[in-house]
Amino acid sequence: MITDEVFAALSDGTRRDLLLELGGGPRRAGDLAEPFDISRPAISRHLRVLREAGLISSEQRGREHWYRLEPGALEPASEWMDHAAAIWPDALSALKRYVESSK
Amino acid sequence: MITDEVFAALSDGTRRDLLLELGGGPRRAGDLAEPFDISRPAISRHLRVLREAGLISSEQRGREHWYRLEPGALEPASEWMDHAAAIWPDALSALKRYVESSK
DNA sequence: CATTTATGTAACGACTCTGTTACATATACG
DNA sequence: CGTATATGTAACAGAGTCGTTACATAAATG
Repeated sequence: MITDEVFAALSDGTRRDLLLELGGGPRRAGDLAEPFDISRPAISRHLRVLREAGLISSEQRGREHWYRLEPGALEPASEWMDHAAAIWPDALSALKRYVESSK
Repeated sequence: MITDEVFAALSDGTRRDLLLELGGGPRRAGDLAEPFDISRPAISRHLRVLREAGLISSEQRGREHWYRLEPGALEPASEWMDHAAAIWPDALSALKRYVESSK
């Protein structure tokens, strides 16, 4: 399922940071890799994972590859999270139930 | 990082379904496993992954193990998603930019 | 053209995940 | 008590992940 791959892509901090960086607009592969301590090929692989999850796309301009966030790609996962958050107990309501039950 | 494990836990459809089922309230391990086509030990392993990610907790009552959603556990991931969604381009604004640029 | 620059890919090793079956354990039942 | 029930764990195979270094390719540059 697509959602599987999106969440899997988000499960790595490096990839999440790449996405946030791309939130500032399209970036070149090299510029994306530069701030990280791991090798450039490793970043290239992370970018591929993000691309295969549909979260980003790339376009080659000359010898540079520009990456950008893919519009709407976060939505299925985002909707699942919203749905889950709606059914999820929060600390406050849990506390409330505890107070109620101990009356 | 905790967020890594939460998103990784969410990257499996079976585990997402287990969480939604637990949204209806605490459930026994066996009852949780029953609807799935995979073996019970496999479900037990999924429950362990969810527990280690902090998303659920379990309590033993007699020979039964009851699982429940852990209050607030979804929040860090949920906040990351909200943050990302805020910087994310959607299809409509992308279309708008396209229309603007082609004037 | 020869060389530098910007990237992706291949191959490898060390783990990690997911499902299976077999087994261990503890509690309930008659 | 001896047995059935409810679960977790161990061991294993097959597939995937993540980082590294070495290499391939294509576009710019002087």
